[in-house]
Formats: sequence, C-alpha cells, structure tokens
Amino acid sequence: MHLLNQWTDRVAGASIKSVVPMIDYKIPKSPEYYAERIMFVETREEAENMVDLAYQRPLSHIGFDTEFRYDSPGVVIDKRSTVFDPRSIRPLLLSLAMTEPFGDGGGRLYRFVIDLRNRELLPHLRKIFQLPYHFCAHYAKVELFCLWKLGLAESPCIWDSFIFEKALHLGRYHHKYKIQNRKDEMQTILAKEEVSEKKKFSYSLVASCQRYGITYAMENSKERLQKSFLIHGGEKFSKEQIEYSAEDAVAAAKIFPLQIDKAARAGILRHCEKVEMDWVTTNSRIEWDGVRVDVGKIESVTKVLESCKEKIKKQLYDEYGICNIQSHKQLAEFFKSCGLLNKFKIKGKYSFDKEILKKNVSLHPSIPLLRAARRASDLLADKIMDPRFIGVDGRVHADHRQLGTDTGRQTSRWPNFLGLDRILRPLVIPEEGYGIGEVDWSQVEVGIAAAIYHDTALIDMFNSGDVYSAMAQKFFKSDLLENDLNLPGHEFKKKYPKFRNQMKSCTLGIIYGITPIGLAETLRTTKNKATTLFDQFMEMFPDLKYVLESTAQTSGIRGYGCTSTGLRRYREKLGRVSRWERNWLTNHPVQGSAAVVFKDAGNRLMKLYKRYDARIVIPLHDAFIFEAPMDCFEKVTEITEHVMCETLQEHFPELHPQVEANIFLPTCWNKDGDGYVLERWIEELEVSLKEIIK
DNA sequence: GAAGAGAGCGCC
DNA sequence: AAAGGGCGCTCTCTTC
Repeated sequence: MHLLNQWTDRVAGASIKSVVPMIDYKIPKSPEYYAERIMFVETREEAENMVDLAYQRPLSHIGFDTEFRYDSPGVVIDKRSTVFDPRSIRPLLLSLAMTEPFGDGGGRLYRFVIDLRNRELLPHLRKIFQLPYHFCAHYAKVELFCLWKLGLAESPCIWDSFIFEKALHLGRYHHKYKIQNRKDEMQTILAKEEVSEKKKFSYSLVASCQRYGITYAMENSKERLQKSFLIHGGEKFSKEQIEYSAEDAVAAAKIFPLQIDKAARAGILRHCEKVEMDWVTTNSRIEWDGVRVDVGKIESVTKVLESCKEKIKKQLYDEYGICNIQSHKQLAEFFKSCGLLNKFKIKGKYSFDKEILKKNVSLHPSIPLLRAARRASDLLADKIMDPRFIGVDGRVHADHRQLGTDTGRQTSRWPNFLGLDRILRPLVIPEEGYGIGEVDWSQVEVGIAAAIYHDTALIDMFNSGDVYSAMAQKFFKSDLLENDLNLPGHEFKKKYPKFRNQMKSCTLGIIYGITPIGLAETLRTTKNKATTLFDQFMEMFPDLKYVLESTAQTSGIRGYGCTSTGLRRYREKLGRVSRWERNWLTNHPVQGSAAVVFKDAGNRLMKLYKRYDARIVIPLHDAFIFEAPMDCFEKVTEITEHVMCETLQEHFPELHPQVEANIFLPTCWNKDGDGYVLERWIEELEVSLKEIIK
C-alpha cells in the first residue's frame, strides 16, 4: 500500500515537470580566469559555476577549511583553554582550494570561499564533497562539525595534516626526557635551553607549513582574524576575512603532497591511509554524538556527597585539628604530633596515599575519615558532575584526542570519559528508546604481544580461551587435581582465582617490563619468591625473552619502536637505552598495535552502525561502548562482536580472538550489569559515618 | 601572579 | 640507583 502511494506520488510529480530535461551544453570554464582570483560564492549561480569547474578540471586533491563561531558561551577551563559545545557551532565560511597538478610538478589552485549562511548553496556543496579526491584540512574535526551542522555528508576520504604531524612526531619531546638527572650546571643550562626550544614545537598549521617550507601569507594577522569570526555578528565579510579563509585551505592543499612524500619516507603512509585518517572522521563523530548523562542522579548524588564531605571535614577539624586533608604538609605535621609519622615512611619519603592509609587504618581514628573524605572529594571533582558540559542537544561532548599518547592511543578530557571512575559510570545513560552496551576484547594485548613477538606457546595459550587460566594450568600442574588440569577457562577462573591472578601479574609484567621487586610488591611476596616465580614463568615462553631483549636493542639502535602497521614512537636521541626506554620500546609495539586494530574496528563499526541509527559512545582502548535503539540492540551487539573479532584476526591471522559483551543492563553504562554501585557506595559511607561521627 | 612540579586519585 | 607501559585531573606548594 505504502509502495503504491509512493508510486502514484512519483507519477504525479513527473507529470507536473517538463517531460525530458534539456541537456545543458557546458561551455568550458577558463582555468586561467579562476586561478587568478579568490571566488566568493554567495549565489546559487556562483555555486553552480564552482561545481562545473570542479567537474571539468583534472584535479588531484582539495584543501578545505571553515570559519565559524559558537552560539553557546563555552566553559572556561583555565587561562589557556575554553571548551565550546560543538553542537552550538555556527558555520560561516567554507573555503576550498582545488588543486590541478601539472605534468612538470607545478600546479594550479582554484580558490573558492563560500558563504555558508546561504542554505541554498548546500546542494552544490554536497556535490563537491562527493568528488573522489582527498579532502585535506588541518584539524579536520571542526570542519566536520560544520558540515554535520549543515546536514552535509563528509567526504569518505579525509587527510588531516594536523593528525599527520602528530603521527610523524610520536615520542618526540616526551616530558620524561627533560627530568633526567643532569650532572653539572652547564648540562642543566643546556637542558633548559633544549626544553624551551621544544616548547616552540607546535602542530599548528603555520608551524607545520614552516617545517615544509611553505609560505603562509597571513601569519601575523591569523589570531586577530580567527577571533573576528568567533565574535561575528551578521555583517558582510571583509576582503581580509575572505582572503584569510582561502589562505588556510591553500595551505592545507599545499602541505598535502609534501606530507604524502614524508609519510612514505617515514614508512607510515599505509598506516595513515588505512587507519589513522579514517579514524579522524570516526573520532569526530564520537565527539559530535556525545553521551547523555543522568542529570537528576548527578544532582542528588552531589548533594549527598557534599554533605558527607562537610561532616567528615568538620569532625577532622574539631577532633584532630586537621583543616586541609589535601595538604601533604599538614598531614605530616599531624601524624608527627601523634608519634605515628614513621608508619608512613616509604622509600625515604612520607606518603599518605590510599594504600598506606589502608594499611594503617587501625592506628588512628582519623584515618578512616581521611580515606572517606578523599574518595568523596575525588568523585565530586570529576567534570562529569559539572552540568555546564551539557551541550544544546542535552548531551556531553568530551574532547576525544586522537593520538593523545605517544603510543598512538586516544585520550579524552572535559570530562575524561576514558578514566571515569567505575562507580560513576552508571551516570552515563541512553536516550529514550535506546540502550547502552559494551563489547570488549578478551586480553587483547597478550594476544598481540604473542603475535608480534612470534611466541607460539603464548599464541596457543591465547587461542585456548582464557589465557591466564591456561598458563596457570600448565604452571601449577603439580598443585592441581588431575580433573582440573583440563577445566575450561571460565571454570578454572572461579575455582583458582589466586593461581590465575599470579599468572596475570606475570604476563602484564612482561608487557610492561616489570622487575622482580615490582612483581614482589604487586603479589605482596618476597623478592626471592617473586624472582623464582618470574624466572619459571618465562621458561614457559622460551622464545619471548630473547625476542624482547633483541627488540629493545635493535629498536634502540634504530631510534624508534614500531607498531604492526609501521607507526613509530621515537627516542629523543640515540645512545644507551635507559630502563624506561627499554620498557616502552618493547611495550609500544603491543599497546600501539592494539590501538591500531581498535581504530580499524571502530572505523568499520561507525559505517555499519549508520543503518541502525546506532553510535559509538566511548572508545575505551579495548572496548566499545555503544548506544543503539532497543529494537535492534541485539543485532548491533552481534555486529560489534563480529567486527571486533574479524578485524583483530585480519591483522593477526594466527590469533583466535574472543570478545565479551555486557548487555545485561542497557539502561546505563555499568560493569557486569550492576547499575547501582554508586548508590550502594554512598549508603555504606553514610552508615559508616553514623558509627564514627556522633 | 602564573607556571610547573609533586603527590595522589582514577582508568586501560 | 631505581625497580611496570600509557594517560587526565585536582590540589598544594614552590619558584620565577
């Protein structure tokens, strides 16, 4: 019936229009004419001409940039940063630099600046972004926001010169290099100079252009002009504003071929093309979609936590004279006056951290209060509790930073969803009619370490299911009952958690480069026992120890560690490899490759999710938290599981990956279907406070 | 007064 | 001599 209606509509529509559209024979556009000037596009006719030229000329790529303002005032983080709600973006101008290369190496640029306030031009822009060329921008995220705000689809082929510069310089200027001990004053001075040199290193468009020898004409007026758009009213754009807008697109267009060359030379071209540049869109989309938070719960929780915190602080002050629990100095003075200070001594320093407070909890009645107050203020200080971060669409749009780490992982901030306290996770909720689910890879870094370092024993154990159980079954053979030697992983995990945990610590120890002393600390055992355990453990993986050592050495000589796709993390300089460098030279290939496969999977999911109106909410290093309509929730879960497994297998065919889905409670983000951790924690706190405080 | 270091919490 | 990789964020305290 529905179909029939559509059909009759169409027939009716057709009869109104003229029978056959006239073919409009195009007159070739003069390339010289367009190459000479910046075309400011305000009318449909001008936009049509632009599209015609783009169709007629043999282009290679298109640089683009947008100018915009925000309609919401933004949240001031500190003196240097203010964060704006991406959904309140108001696109003003789009600039394009279409590049036509010549055979001899030169080329011609056609520059257009389009007034985005005229919505009649959008159908023409849609055609532009369907052109099969690379679209190059510097920090494409905001450009994508502008397109999405206008309801335009992005090009499937984005090149982000900012992200490329980040990828190219991973590991350079790492902060740990500047705190190395300098032997004399001269070295200290030199070090300081070095650091201030590095401060100047920037990924900005101007700085990047300089590195490639591209002249950027409007360097000195850039800041002023950028600002002029942020406070733009409705007035006509000035000639200078239009020129500036075009200049950024031109710079992006010019830097692209030079970056491609550089990428090839640095061995990361394929990595960039296959994974990193697609992730620009995926990552921006995650930020654009944002997450919904439970405002009511946040309000009530804040109230309760604040009142608890106040009560504790009052008690600590009234009874013990401690006025600031955050002050290391004051705590040291206080415990000194009680004669307990020596109980807090560790490695020659005094510490009042969580662990040592826990150890000393029974020594003094103030200690449980300190612990509770700390946790309460930490929870209260999380930016997820701040309603100012909620955008005009009612959702929170954190800053998801691509290549935020030197291994290639993501970071997030304002709020930091990737580091969100477990008990605060249920504050993340779905829209009406939607559900939240999570799928994570099981022990993915272990599998990747096994594959990268070609240790067949470790690969086999990974493939057997629960890798740590498999290890424990071999390692503790003589301590186990005959029947339990072949127990399935998940059953073994329940029956022998202690054995399994020891194996887990050892395994992560390999990946992170632990020492026997470190292992002894985590397992709370003696150095000798830890050493024996670790040595015997390594005997299970005869190839691994050697490969790790030789990897550290060769990478040290070469100057960088490398993921499976060739993405490099550089040392500051050649020479003796420090312990820390050795650790990350062997860890980066594992962590970095995991990040690569994760992005690859995310890129695929993003495309597949579209037809289900689903979205990735949080990319959590080895897990995707997604939001999907309830009527296709299972289907989306299935797709997520499938894609994650397949992608990992494509990168590492020798692995048989497993994923775990948490879809037990789709009404909020949670762990193991437990949505009330926060409430329970608060309840327990209140009960214990009643006992302590009169 | 701003900026950075350090301690300490949280996450994978 | 230190002693596990990668982070964000808040608070205190010191330094320039």
